[in-house]
Amino acid sequence: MASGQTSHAPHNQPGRPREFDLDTAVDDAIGVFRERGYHATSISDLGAATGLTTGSLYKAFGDKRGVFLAAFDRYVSLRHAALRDVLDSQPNGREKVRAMLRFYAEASHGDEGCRGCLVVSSAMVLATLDAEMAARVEAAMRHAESLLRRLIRAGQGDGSIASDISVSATARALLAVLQGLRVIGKSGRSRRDMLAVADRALLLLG
Amino acid sequence: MASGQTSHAPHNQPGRPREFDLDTAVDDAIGVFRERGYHATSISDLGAATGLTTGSLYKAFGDKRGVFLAAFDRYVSLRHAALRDVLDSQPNGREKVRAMLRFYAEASHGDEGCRGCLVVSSAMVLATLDAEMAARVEAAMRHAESLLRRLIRAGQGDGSIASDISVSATARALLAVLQGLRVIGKSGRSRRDMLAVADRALLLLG
DNA sequence: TTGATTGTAGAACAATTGTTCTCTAATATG
DNA sequence: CATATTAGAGAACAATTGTTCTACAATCAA
Repeated sequence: MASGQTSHAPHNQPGRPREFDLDTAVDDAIGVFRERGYHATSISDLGAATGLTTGSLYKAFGDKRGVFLAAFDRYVSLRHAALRDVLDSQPNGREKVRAMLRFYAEASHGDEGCRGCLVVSSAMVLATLDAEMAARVEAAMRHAESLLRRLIRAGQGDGSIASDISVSATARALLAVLQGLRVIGKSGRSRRDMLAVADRALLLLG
Repeated sequence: MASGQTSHAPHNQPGRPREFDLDTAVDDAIGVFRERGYHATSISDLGAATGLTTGSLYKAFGDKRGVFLAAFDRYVSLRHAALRDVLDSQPNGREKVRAMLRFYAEASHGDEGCRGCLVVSSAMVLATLDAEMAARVEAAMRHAESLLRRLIRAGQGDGSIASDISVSATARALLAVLQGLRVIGKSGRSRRDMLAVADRALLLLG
């Protein structure tokens, strides 16, 4: 196998130890699912991308849907963690909103933009077919929306955002912009154009 | 067959006349493709939805991809025609933009919103896999974007939109909102909320 | 060592996929 | 009428799908 030799250190767990790193495998799966979507991705695609055999995949994830759910969850948590890092370094509410818009714009241009967003594509093709997936998509969206509400309120608190605007309507409008960026970013937009859209969207703050 | 008796009027064309209406069949196909997406829709799904047999489908459309392309094209042209009707009755550029936003908001709530948009879902899952589909998606997006630019310029001409704003950046930001509406509309939003987003998005005009 | 347990490899499997083929029916033209 | 041409119904087909199964390997605990 590509991963090289097996670790011979004790594991304190019964049975043969896993030869591959789970997170790495899930990262590979994220790549295929982003490019091909759920239904166009076959088990052999996943095997080719991860370097694992059918048997290992099924032992580790149960079935194809299990691989996807693991990929989806990891994708969402990685993106949220990266976003949090970006937001933490911003001075006030308005700048946090700007940074969030730019964070999405950065992910929505060029090759990375073409690879697409697992949340948006799942929303479009899995929400109707799989109740559990629909719930996860909705949770991810709700998370982003409530984060936006918090940022807006913070901005109203620190004076960087007008206090007479509707928090919920503004947050929803910003959420639409964010998801829209991922959609139009699928057709190879330039970084400059997407960042311009992000900055323009700040007008929604007041 | 469900379509009833065959028309016995002369057709001035050789061969047995088609027993079903092409546009009706394509409309049915649009319904399945919107709900299930391209890859999760099988020929039998299409047969069930249209009431046609495999043979008839292949005679009429060549293959599954042909059915989808016909559905996509008809979906786009129907939507554009409906949009044009709405825009024509608006007095000025700003109101036309508002009407366009509301047109998308109306399509993005409740059951209709859950059924989704063929352009957006194609953008997310087919753009990477099928060059011709990618081209059609891009054409549809460009069309909407250039329409927005024209509406903005019209508004600047009739005084309803400030003349010092960047037409292209504003049009792109509005396009992002429109596509974003279709994404978040997949998780059952209320009509009121979506219309509020549409109105809020008018802030992008300056 | 022995046994239990878990992972790996890949063959095997049933079901479904998209597509083609065959046969028959319906029309236009001569 | 006969012939050409197209449509309809559905059986047939090869390929692929997701999944399971079997044999073997590697670890822990005793």
